[in-house]
Amino acid sequence: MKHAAIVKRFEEYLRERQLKLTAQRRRVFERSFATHEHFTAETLYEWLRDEDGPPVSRATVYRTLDLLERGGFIESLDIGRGGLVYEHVLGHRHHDHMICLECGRIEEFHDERIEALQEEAARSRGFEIEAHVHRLTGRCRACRNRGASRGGAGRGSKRA
Amino acid sequence: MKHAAIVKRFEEYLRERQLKLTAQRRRVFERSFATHEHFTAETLYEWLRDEDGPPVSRATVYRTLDLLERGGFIESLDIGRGGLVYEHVLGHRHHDHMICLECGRIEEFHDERIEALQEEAARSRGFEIEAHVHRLTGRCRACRNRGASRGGAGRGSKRA
DNA sequence: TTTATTGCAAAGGCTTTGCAGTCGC
DNA sequence: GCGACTGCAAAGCCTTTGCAATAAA
Repeated sequence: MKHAAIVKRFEEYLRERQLKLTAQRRRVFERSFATHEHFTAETLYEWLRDEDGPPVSRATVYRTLDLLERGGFIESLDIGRGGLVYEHVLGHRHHDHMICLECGRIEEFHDERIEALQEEAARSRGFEIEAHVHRLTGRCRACRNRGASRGGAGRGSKRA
Repeated sequence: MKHAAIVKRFEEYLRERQLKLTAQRRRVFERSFATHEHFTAETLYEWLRDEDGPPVSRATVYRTLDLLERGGFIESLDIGRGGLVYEHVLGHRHHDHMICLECGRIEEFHDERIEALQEEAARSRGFEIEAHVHRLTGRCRACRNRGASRGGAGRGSKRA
């Protein structure tokens, strides 16, 4: 999906529910789509603070991220123990994540067969899936190579 | 594994690292194994407060839960958005979870094929899995039958 | 006795919220 | 002009921590 189309969708989304398109919302929206990394609310706040444009308070960042998530423009990923990161979603295919505990890197993966099996597991129990999280935590290739040992410059999530 | 054996293991665990077996630790330990439900730190604290025995402060509950997790006696499950629940683990097989957003019920499931595929996905990327979370959120059979509609007495997790 | 442990209350990290001023529509 | 939005600072929620008293070993 082209960026222009996504923007249009966002504007419609707001209009439909009589929400206003403020400079702040525009900045949060644009910045979220300008990165392909995963980011936290705090990080996004800092980006906006340090780049040019109308100021955006932390409160507004949180409120807008929430809005964007409800609207299906971005998705939040629970990094474990109260850590949330976001990623924009339009134009992406569904995927799951592998998180390196040493360097914090997040890799995406997707396996149709796993999706099918999980669907089957749910169906057999009469469970209706609304969403799912499939998250592997451990060490990425780079970190395993770098220090075949332990320790590291890790961001130090406690465990998994 | 019989309870007596688990207790023994706990005592050994403490002894090995010169930790002390206090009445508080014993209570937290015993209470954790006395339930087959998933519980939060707060819930466990309340159970201990309301049942007979030496008082256990919230701080000690947290500290001991942490200790038990490190020791591999219990496991924590991230319910999403900063919610942690625990379950004892000895004598259990690994399993994943389906969480009903309406009634809060947590069902366990396990599929060896999914485990194998996830292992394969990791291996192909050079990723070493230390732990994983596979959590489906949605509506359980009972809730779907009860109110074919929406709404409900849900504990109201925001979304998934 | 020695060292780990407890409880308390304060501090933390992150997110949400009440309110009054402001701005899109 | 009206109703939604923003920023601020305070409040919340859950968890951790420093410290002095306490209790295992």
